Amino acid sequence: MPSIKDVAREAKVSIATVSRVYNNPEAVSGKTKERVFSIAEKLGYTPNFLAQTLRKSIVGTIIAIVPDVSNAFFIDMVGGIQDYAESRGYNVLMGRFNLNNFDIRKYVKLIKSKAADGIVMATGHNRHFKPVKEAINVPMVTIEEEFMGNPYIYVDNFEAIKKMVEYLASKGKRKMGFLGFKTEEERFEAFKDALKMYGLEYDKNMVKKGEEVGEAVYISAKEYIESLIEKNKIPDAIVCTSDVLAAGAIKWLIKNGLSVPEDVAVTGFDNIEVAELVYPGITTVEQPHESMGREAARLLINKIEGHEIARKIVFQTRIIVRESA
Amino acid sequence: MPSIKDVAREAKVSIATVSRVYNNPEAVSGKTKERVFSIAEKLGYTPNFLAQTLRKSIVGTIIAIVPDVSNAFFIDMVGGIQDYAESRGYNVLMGRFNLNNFDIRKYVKLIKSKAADGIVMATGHNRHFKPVKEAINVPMVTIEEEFMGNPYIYVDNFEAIKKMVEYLASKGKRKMGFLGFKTEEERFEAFKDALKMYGLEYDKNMVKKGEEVGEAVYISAKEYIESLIEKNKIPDAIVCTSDVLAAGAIKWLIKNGLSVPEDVAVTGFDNIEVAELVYPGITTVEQPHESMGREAARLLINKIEGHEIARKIVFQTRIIVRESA
DNA sequence: AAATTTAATGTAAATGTTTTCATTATTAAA
DNA sequence: TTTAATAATGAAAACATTTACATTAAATTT
Repeated sequence: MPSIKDVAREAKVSIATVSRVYNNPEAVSGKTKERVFSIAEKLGYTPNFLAQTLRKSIVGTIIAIVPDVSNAFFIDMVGGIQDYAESRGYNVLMGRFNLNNFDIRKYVKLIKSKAADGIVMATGHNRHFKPVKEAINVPMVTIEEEFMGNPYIYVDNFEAIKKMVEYLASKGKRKMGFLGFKTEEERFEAFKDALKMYGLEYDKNMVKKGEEVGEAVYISAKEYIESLIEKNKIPDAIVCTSDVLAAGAIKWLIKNGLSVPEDVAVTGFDNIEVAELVYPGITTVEQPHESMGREAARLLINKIEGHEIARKIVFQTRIIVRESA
Repeated sequence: MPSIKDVAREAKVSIATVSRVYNNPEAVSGKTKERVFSIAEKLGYTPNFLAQTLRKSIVGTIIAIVPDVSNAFFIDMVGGIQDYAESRGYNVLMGRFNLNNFDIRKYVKLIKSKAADGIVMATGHNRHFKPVKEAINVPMVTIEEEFMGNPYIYVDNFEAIKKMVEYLASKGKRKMGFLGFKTEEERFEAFKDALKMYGLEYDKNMVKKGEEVGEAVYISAKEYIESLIEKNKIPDAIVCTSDVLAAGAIKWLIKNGLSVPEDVAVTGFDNIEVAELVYPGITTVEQPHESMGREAARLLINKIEGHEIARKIVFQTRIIVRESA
């Protein structure tokens, strides 16, 4: 690989001039510029990223940490992060979160060692991570959870679930069930509050809260539906906290001879491709995943570059009506 | 940020000794080692990645290029790549492919500028990219396509589709349709060959080959089913080249009053979560996406580190039988 | 105790840039 | 023309490491 020295020698100028040709072209005369460019081209010279950034204070790389489960909704989020990062000239390094052995310190180390400038972390709902002293002063933005006082992106879950219950109630549904994960506290509270608000009864038998995101979602929907049938407590509507859960619920309702939405309406959350793909199509809450990713990246990069940034950004959701409810 | 100099000064040793404490600890005496470590800890010192790699020939970063469409199957692949890369101490930089404005040179530049060591590229089927002179000598491994003579990972599509047709024929299906993308030539040829092999008729009316991966898959399945009905050419089985297409086909068959698999059997390809999630569950070809990713990363890293590597690795598939066929 | 071997540490060069400050070449003003 | 101002270039330091080589200290051998 040719270095700046090789180009300088060949073009009979100093390395400073070669550097200027790339970083401050107005400062060098037309003919020198041309000569340097043509020699660089001939030699196949590309400025060395490592040496460049060693001199600067900003690396130009951010880390995006998302769960290792292949949930379509994180892809959109990452897409937004990457899209925006690219527009600001940043690269994105992949980080992975999994419930069993996640250690943020691994990523913090990458920041401290100047392999990257900051972290966007999207790990799911209300995980309540313990603070980590090493992570103090590491530029970080989180999505859907607050962590160590860093800025974060949020979706108004409360409002979303409330609107959904309201919609179901308006369709005459009276006995509603809930299928979600234990960590989705806000959504569950919203569900109970909304029932109260519309004068509907809350039936504990109609609720299932899965332990882990890691567990097979499909199984838990199956178990939930089967337990409802066994207990003969069939709701007339089920509010699910993801489209994947909703799809599973629909599948097992139909398998058990119940019709959707006539016998039981089912609603999802996320509006991922699956919601449109299954039959009946899933009525769901649209989350602007890509925008959330973009916004997180924007906050982070602004922070890295020393600007003042917002403390919290809340996104609104909207209900997408399809056939399942 | 404290540097090696700060640690050296405080520990009353030279920077060489501090460096050795990290890179060649046997060469330094027990008590010096301890002193240096404790001072480093106290100061919060982490060796600077940029300066370190500036001295070495290997950066320790690879680029994974996958399509920007949120297809679950690429997530698994990326998971495999990342998992393996991590086990070898490499970081993974995100690259994105999209049909409209993809330029490999952007990533080649990252290699030439020493921001990364090599590229794993998974872009889909038989894209037949034009060679790019800048990419010569850039360590690269591709998945599901050959590019510029680089090593690549392949799946035996021919065998897979042949087995699927064989399975459908064994179930008494005689009039088979095909739903896939134009670029999936090998699968389509395999389909036609297999029909011939089992003495079945090939009906052009029962085939649809979508133009782009970019177009809405759901729509094309809809149009395909509707065109079949319009032409009154209903196959008794449809071989689809992805689970997403299969799910779409199933949805529109059911919407049009046909039953799956009794009237029309449907098969997919990939075995992503959706295949299990929809009703009826999709009979499909399992592709070992994660292993493919791992293997690609393994080849690439071995290449980067100067080892001899395989020219081509072919993975076998197997059929997963569910309800749709 | 002197000579030899081995262990521990230090010095300085090298990695490839950017940038400040100094110098030289060029153009404009007196 | 000489002087002043400006434009173009170069020298060298700085960024934070690693490592070959040199030196010093400690442990063995004679």
